[in-house]
Amino acid sequence: MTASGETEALAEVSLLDRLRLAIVHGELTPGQRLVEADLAMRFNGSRGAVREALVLLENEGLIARQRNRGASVRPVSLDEAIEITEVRAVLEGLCAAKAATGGTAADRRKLKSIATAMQKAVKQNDVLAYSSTSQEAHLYIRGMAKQQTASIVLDRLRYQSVRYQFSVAMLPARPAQGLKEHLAIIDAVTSRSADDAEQTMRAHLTSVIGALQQLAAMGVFGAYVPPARP
Amino acid sequence: MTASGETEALAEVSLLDRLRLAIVHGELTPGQRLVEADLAMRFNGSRGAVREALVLLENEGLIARQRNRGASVRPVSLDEAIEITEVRAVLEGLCAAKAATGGTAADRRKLKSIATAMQKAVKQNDVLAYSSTSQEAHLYIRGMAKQQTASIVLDRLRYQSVRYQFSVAMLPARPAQGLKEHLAIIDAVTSRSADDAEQTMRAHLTSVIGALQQLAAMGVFGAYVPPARP
DNA sequence: GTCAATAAGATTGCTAACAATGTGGGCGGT
DNA sequence: ACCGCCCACATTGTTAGCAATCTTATTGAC
Repeated sequence: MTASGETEALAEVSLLDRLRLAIVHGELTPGQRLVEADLAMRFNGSRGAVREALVLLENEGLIARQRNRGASVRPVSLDEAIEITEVRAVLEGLCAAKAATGGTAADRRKLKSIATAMQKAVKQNDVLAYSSTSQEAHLYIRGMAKQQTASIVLDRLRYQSVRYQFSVAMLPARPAQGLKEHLAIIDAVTSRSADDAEQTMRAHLTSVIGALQQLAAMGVFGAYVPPARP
Repeated sequence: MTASGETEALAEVSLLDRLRLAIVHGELTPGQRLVEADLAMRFNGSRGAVREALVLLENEGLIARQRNRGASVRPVSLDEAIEITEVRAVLEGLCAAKAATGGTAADRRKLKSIATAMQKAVKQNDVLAYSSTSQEAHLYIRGMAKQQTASIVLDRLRYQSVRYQFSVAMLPARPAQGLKEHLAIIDAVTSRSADDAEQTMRAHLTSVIGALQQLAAMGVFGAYVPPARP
């Protein structure tokens, strides 16, 4: 019954998700102040709803809040991204191991089909398709693992490091290297070898850490951080 | 400047922490409804502050909230406790490995002193002292690891399973078994062997999972879950 | 007696106004 | 010109009241 009636019908994504997306997509740049009233206007929700979202985003580490001073987008340092990837390594390792022993035959077939799709994407130099299929593989393995706790933690961690993940995929030699690693993981999981699955998954993410450090050495990370004050 | 002026001075712990403690300590039993107005009275804060705390506690998994229906204390199932321990295993394994390579000589001395204190506690059958020194060991290793991300995640997970942790410590053979495992961990960390540290830490928590299942088989967990309706 | 419709009650979520608090800019002193 | 103080401003945190929504108990039909 509000007056706007525009974003009304498709408002099935929560204000939290939309706000998080705005941050992750860089529409709200690191350091930028987040004024509750403004956000309430922009996403047309109540100020209370905005506060709720801000509380959760602070908890996720995407923004910083100070009492009586408000919230601002928090830049995620490279060190933090590396830490996050280390944590991802052990958690996804756990999931891979459980996926190897727990999945069904249908799961393993599906996983193999993802593998061929990924190979095809790399052969065609389609970075976007590679990126999406590789993500699909990770997610599918997670699903096979039936480990909700790990899954929830991984979801929460993802948002903090998306920006970096994107950069990593852009490194020239990455798709080829990543493909090799992903195929090894899928092989291990479909062979139902828990130890192998864990090891290859961890090796993969260790290699991602290497790529992150490489990017850091190239000085890529000063690029997107404008102090930004209008 | 409120009228009460009683819990005023020592209100250095946040409403969130106090509310969480009330849940974890069982003052608010699983299934019990949490009415915002009542909680605001009880902890004398504003309703907004209570809402903020509830949002975070829902995020931590300690309570469940439904739109327009309010919040209630969420019972944590045994399966969930096992999942949480699996996640703890890999995360604390990571921390142990990093502690082994990253700690200082002083850190290692301190860790050894914790080990002797723990041995003494077990020798004297002091379950409480054993429990607290073992927790100290875990925390100290975490601190040595300098892995904030893992540490934060572990903190968040702890509250969900405290109740079970307590039960585990009460199993008769546990202190002896746990002591052995803890000493092995500390040995590995102080020998600066990352792999050993990770393995022994994971073995320890795997053994905790075993104890949890043992407790489940004994039917311990029906005990504290009264449907509770006045 | 059982079931459905309905009304009453309780609780959340929202709105609007206000109080508390931190920020920045102007003003005067040196 | 530079420094510190003070005040106006912007923003958050709180309060009170209301509307929306869910739950429960009651009533009435079959």
